[in-house]
Amino acid sequence: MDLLTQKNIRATTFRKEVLAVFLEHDYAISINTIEKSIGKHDRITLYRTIKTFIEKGILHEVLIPNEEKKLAMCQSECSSDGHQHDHIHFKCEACEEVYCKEVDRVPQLQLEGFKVKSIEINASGICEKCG
Amino acid sequence: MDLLTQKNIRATTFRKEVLAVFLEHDYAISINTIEKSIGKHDRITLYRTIKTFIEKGILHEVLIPNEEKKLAMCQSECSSDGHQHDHIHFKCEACEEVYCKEVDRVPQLQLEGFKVKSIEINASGICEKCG
DNA sequence: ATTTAAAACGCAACATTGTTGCAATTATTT
DNA sequence: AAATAATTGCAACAATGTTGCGTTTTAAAT
Repeated sequence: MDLLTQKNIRATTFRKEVLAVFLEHDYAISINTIEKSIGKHDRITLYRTIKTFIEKGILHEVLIPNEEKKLAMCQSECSSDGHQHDHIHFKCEACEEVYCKEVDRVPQLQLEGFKVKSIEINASGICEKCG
Repeated sequence: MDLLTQKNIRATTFRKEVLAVFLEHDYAISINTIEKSIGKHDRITLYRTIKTFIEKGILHEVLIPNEEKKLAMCQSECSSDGHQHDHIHFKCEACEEVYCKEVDRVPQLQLEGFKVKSIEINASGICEKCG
């Protein structure tokens, strides 16, 4: 049973094609990159596909200040009920790619007077391949 | 000596007006909010002003997945040479505002094989005012 | 296997967000 | 006060994202 059926959405040709692009990359990619990777395509359908994928917990947005919006695949724990990530985003200053890195324990945070429920981390530096 | 002169840019009427909007808020605001706050204005000039402010270390972008881009003021340590933030972004699920919160110590991160140089944190939960 | 109903697609048209070039204006320097 | 350099405002455009609607595809039901 493939990921799409598993997430309760129809496994159409187009969706499988888009998903394949993500599976080919181990880092976050932009909508532009997707558009270049799939052949003939409809921009509107792509936007709708991405929106659906985000809602269903297949993709998540990766936002780094002053950069183009990127997308990456979620872990299996994400669903329409919500995203649940035990990973951080790591931008390599050398190859410029943004990787999702699973971590054993996401650092916790204490804020006087604030009730912290979730935490999202974007780090940068030099990645494994470039280091 | 005002902030603009301090950062080596001309203290024009327009820039002072934009800066005033940020000083009125203790949370991150969208370009839309700025546009509504300043009276007569030119969209293009506003975009250029924001770009300059970011370059000069006066503002920084605050990006939360699936949300409108927001901007907030930097601490004094930021300059054209780079941004240096000892704070995190906190989105309140109740009032929906995003606050920049200074922290004593930004949590550190170990990543096998990766050289972590900087780290940026977006947390969410309930803020002081709503808690 | 065929029918049927729901979901997804593709097109057109549009809304929003952000950029570039250039002439006119404003702020600083001499 | 004049000269110089930075900033502004306009027009035009580029990029990004959305909505409505008729057609096609998918999955389920006969």
